[in-house]
Amino acid sequence: MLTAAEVDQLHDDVVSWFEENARDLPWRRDTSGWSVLVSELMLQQTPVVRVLPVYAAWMARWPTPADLAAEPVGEAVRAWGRLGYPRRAQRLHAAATAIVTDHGGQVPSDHATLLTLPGVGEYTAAAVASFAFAGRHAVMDTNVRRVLTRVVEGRQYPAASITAAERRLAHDLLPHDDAHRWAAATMELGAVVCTAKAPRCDACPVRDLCRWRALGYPEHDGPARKGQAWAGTDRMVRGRLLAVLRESDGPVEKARLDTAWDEDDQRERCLDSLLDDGLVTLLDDGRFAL
DNA sequence: CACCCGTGGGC
DNA sequence: TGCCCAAGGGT
Repeated sequence: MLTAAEVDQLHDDVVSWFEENARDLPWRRDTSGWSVLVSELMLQQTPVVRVLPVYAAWMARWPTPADLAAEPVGEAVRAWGRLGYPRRAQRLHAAATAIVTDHGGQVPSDHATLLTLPGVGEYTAAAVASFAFAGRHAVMDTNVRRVLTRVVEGRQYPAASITAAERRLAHDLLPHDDAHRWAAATMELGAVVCTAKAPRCDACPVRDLCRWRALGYPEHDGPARKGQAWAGTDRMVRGRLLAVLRESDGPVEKARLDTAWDEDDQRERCLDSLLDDGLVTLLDDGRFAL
């Protein structure tokens, strides 16, 4: 465990490094609740570079939650483009609607209230409360979890899911002042220096405090972490079906969707699931639309 | 808690 | 070339 002095050193080193090295990202310029909420939903499991252009177009078209809520959810799914996990677009639209109907059109600043919004879980609520409203929360995304696991615990990777011990550690490490800067700084450190695969320890501001480094970089032991199956999965087929609808200007015939995948059973099952999820709509004339 | 949900780039 | 990974959430 780190001493109090080492914790202070950790805070100072990481925050100072961040102030010198922070990337200039649009959601760090516009830190309104809506800007941060949109960016956080888009960044869930999607890299920054792919989010940038979609975020810019999105904010230009829908500068407020009310602007988005006024349009059909299908427009949100279409504008989501190829970011992946299109249910996030659906949830963002639902969140905008809830913000308008239940919160006077203003993104809530309170963590517990943020948690009630569709698509907003523990991490995103903490991130919005911190980055848009300077709140004090343990912000635990994949980057922060990896940084703390390495620096403090001396292991290469965190557990598959967040543990109680991890929450306690993150909370114990929260600075009393400007915790939101610590949150942003640790995320940035994990994103650009303490990366999963090839960490740039030579550029790390806390290499001298890092327990993982002191131990000689022991590799992850225990069962291999589960990979995400992809080829031939329903996710891939759903993605192909949605791509057809996205690339079309308007509704499409069933025959068009049938070209997306040649196994009838799986294709029909996936189309049904997309209809169930509300990501695809069946029109009265038998055609399909977003 | 395990599993499912898209997409594309890097090595 | 496959495999890993990316500012997670919902069930």
